[in-house]
Amino acid sequence: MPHLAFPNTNCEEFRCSTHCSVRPLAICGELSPEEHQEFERLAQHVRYAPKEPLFSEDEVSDSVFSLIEGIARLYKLLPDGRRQIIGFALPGDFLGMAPTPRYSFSADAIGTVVTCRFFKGPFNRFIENKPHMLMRMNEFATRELGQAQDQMLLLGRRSAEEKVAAFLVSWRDRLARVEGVTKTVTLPMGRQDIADFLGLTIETVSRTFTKLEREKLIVIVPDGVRVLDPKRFDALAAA
Amino acid sequence: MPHLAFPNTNCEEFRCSTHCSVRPLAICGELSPEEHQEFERLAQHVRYAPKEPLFSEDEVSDSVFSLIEGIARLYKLLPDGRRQIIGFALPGDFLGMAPTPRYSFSADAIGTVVTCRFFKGPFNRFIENKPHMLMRMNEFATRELGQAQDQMLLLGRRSAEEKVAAFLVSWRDRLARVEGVTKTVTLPMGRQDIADFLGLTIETVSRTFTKLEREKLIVIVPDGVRVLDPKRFDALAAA
DNA sequence: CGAGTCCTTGAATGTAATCAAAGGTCGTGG
DNA sequence: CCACGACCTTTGATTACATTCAAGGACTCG
Repeated sequence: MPHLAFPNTNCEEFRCSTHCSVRPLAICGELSPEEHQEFERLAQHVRYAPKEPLFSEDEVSDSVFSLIEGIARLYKLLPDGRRQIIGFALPGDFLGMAPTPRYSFSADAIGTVVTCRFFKGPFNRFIENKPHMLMRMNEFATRELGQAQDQMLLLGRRSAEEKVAAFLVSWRDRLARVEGVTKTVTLPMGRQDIADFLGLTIETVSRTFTKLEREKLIVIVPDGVRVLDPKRFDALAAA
Repeated sequence: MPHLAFPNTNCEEFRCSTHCSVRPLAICGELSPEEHQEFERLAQHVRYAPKEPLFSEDEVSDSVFSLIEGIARLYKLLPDGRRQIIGFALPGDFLGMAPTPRYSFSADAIGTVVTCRFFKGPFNRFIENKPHMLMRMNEFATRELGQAQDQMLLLGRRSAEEKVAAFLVSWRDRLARVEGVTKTVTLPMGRQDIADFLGLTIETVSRTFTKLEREKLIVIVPDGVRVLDPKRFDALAAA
């Protein structure tokens, strides 16, 4: 038996049908039972340790991924090492589409991550005669594009304080889709990641958190923040 | 006979088949002759005067557009009037897809613009059983997303000088797709548009152009610039 | 308990923004 | 044809916000 990248690939506990609580949110969420069974046979379930890369910019892109568990950071680097995080991927997100034959950005696990991995060849053959699947991919791409455009507005035209507030609000709302609504917003990524997402330095992010706390808008707790005044907070984020 | 938004809608000189030099680049570029004929019957050809809006953010989005002639600016506004241009659309570009039932940004003509306009209902019925068309839309969305991600890197992590240089290089390359390669890069948009695209002020853009000219990298000419030292210039843009 | 990592705070610096004004260009009408 | 006005761009002086440089504090894990 050949060695597999992840030995549990065929283990029952990793089959989407039994395991995948995020399936309704995922790319495969609207497949019929039969289609889904076929789709599953194309999937490799892969687990990544914290900080482990899923793929890297400029690598030949042979696979696409559906994120099942955990959170990934997606980023681009300049030659001198400056980094821009272009997004955080949550369970249900679909990764790896690129306008060229190589990945246009890098992705790595923040905590532990589990993905469904699909090789592009079989994946493309599967979708090419399934209009509803193609339409779902269009929805996903359009939603991501909308997020990217919001982020351009944030990066180009908002102050540090507005950036941090808008980030916390949109992160809280995205988490709500997978975890449900909570008072406390958990932040699995570090300050440096937030800084690289918002186009700031780590010091400015830290100072801004402190400032928002002094202004009684949030309380900083381990691994996150609690929002004290959602009304005033949303207003600052929308500003 | 009912009044039409554009009286020449059915005029021969505006039919895509005879008029559309950019068709190979456009969303409809790979339709068979029969399909294209059907597609054309759904299209309204519309002309816009300089500065005229194609559509506005938050408006109910009933149409999508294929840009045939001219250049459009796409932008988002903050409540206080700060503006971020999220892109410039060229002939062949496809506009108006949104993650919600309303447009997520505004678009208006820079010079004179001509579009193919499609109402969403008929458009969606046309594409829903045409996998190759859906795949083409995916390509378009993926390409746009890639551009948006490049722009995030630019907005978040590049200096004013790098922003301007990178903008000129990518604009030159995009123009080459529709106009062919030239020494002079024409800039149909004004300095304020460039500033709002790069997340700068008009003064900083102006100063940076002047600086690049002093450094003998470009010459500023009416409605554009000439690149003097493409090698050094590309290096600065990539930096 | 100590090493390492991450986060916070302080002081000085620098890049781009803001405020202000002059210079160009274009189109219109005298 | 020139003069005027509107609009856009350039340049200069000052300010402000975020960065950089530096150091101390907190938490985790072996």
